[in-house]
Amino acid sequence: MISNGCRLLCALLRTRRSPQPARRLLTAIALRVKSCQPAARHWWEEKNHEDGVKWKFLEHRGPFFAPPYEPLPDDVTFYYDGQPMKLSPAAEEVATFYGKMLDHEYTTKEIFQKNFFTDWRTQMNKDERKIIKHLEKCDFSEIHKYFFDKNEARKALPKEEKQKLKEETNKIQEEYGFCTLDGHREKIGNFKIEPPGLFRGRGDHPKMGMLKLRIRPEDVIINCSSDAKVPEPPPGHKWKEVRFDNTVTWLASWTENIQGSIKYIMLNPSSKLKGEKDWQKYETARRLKNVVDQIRSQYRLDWKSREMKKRQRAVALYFIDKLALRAGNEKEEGETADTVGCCSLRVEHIKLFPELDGQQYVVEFDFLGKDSIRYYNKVPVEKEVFKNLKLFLENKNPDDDLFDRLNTSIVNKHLQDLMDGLTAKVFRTYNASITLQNQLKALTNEDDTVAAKILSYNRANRAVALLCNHQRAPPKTFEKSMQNLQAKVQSSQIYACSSGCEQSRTVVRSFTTDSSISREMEKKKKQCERLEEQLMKLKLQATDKEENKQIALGTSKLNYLDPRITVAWCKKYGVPIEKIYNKTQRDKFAWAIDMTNEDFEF
DNA sequence: CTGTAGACTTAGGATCCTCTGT
DNA sequence: ACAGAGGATCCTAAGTCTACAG
Repeated sequence: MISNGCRLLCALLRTRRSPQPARRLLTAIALRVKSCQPAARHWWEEKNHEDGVKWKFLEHRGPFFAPPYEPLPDDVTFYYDGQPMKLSPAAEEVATFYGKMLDHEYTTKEIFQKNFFTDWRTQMNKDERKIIKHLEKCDFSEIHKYFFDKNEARKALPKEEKQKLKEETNKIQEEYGFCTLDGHREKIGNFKIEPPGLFRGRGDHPKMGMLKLRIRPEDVIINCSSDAKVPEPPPGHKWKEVRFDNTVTWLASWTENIQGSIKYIMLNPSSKLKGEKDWQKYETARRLKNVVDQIRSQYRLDWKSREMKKRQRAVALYFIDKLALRAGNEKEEGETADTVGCCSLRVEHIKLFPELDGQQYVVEFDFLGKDSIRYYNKVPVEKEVFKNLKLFLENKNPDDDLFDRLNTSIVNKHLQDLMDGLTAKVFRTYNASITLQNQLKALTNEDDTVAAKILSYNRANRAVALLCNHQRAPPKTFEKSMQNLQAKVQSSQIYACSSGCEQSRTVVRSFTTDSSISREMEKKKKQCERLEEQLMKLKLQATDKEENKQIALGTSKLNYLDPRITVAWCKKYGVPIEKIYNKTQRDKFAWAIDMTNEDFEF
């Protein structure tokens, strides 16, 4: 109890809150000392559980299952080799998975086709298997058209009908989308079981097109507290297992059939459980800030170590730090797309240039990282690093490991020794956040308009996204919408200009009536200013858009940037938080929005 | 040490929804 | 009122990292 109060008091001192919430906090402390109740308004004012325990009470409705398969109407026909053919329900369902995707690039890929066909055949009955031997002879076009039309029809539904459907989903969300965890009603992140379909791996995935099986209650493990009401399985079904494990955060799990990995139902990022973890992540990154200089000098020394393993570790660490590379766990060959991170880099992924474009010791990186996103970068490095890399490359084949004495667990063990809780990914968090803070300092202009400040923020955000290599496919409509925007800028420019002429003409014309001159002048001047401002805004928008073409800002905003930096910046420069964070983001970062004042330093 | 299961975070694309300009 | 652009949200794949068995 006492430590609980102490913690609150510390929080109070730490955050230097305004008097009003301070009083509230003090009241909370007094209340708690008196009643021994966890009376906090917010989870971030609550006491933590003992080590390893994630909750004391957990109750929920269980997952929401995908609707059962609805057979095709009789007038939708599948043809094999030109002949109409009525498929058994199981085979038909899988055929619809493919038919729906006909206009997707996936279905043009050989691996996708091959995997699909193999798995489809497992769902056919004997007779179907005897007939259907070649995918090229299958005609799914009527199936495709059926689902396309159905989709169009849904879109064209009258408003009231759409409203009705919306209410249905809301009802499901209300019933299945929330749970009770330690007295809080918490939103669940993914309460719907993934429906069956064809596996869509990213990049060159060897398993793309394989059949993702339907999950039944008999496949699902339920997790809740023993004193909670255990969720009812759907009528006529049983759960695989019900367990009461409060050392984990998931509510339900099942094993997926493509990779054999476990999938979980977990809470939404706005929840206490996720929020606390997120907060803790940024606190770890801030601790790294205190020791990062020391760590950097250490790995610089290690570049000259007599031990090869140590040298490799030091160079890898340098990449992880400087370039924000991911750790790079080893992957099972042939099970996933061929992608790498730092420790799994191969000889073929880097090129050394003693001199390039007037710079010395340049390393060219070219590899596919997470989600098969290409990392391409030319980086001038220290001479020692360059020499080491040359050494690591000696007598190796292109597909040999660059760091042959290294893996992620060696790197992370070492990091753990340097700082409690330090792992490779903390460097990404740290470097992302510190970059945002520094960029905001450098780019923000006190007297700028709010719009210009937002542009500065986005630029700072962009610097981080660039560092972390967060990319997106340029929107299909990018060129066109860019042209539209440019056109708008042009016309607005002309308008503003002509309106300026208008202004002087008006002045001349109304020269006779003295009093009206100044009034008209004022009016026109105001109008002109408004137009100028509008034009500025458009130009800013255009710049922002162009610079954002291939860069995704959302990922870093959501996962790497300490929200307290953003909140402090917003407060300091009078930018409404809604201009930077949308509703989802504000929910996720509620703790930071509540506790941060403008003096916060990462 | 090595391999694997498990739990959790991070990620881009798909889809839905809302706002804007016509 | 309507289309369509772009942002918000959903979806689930693909990583990281730890624990544990052998």
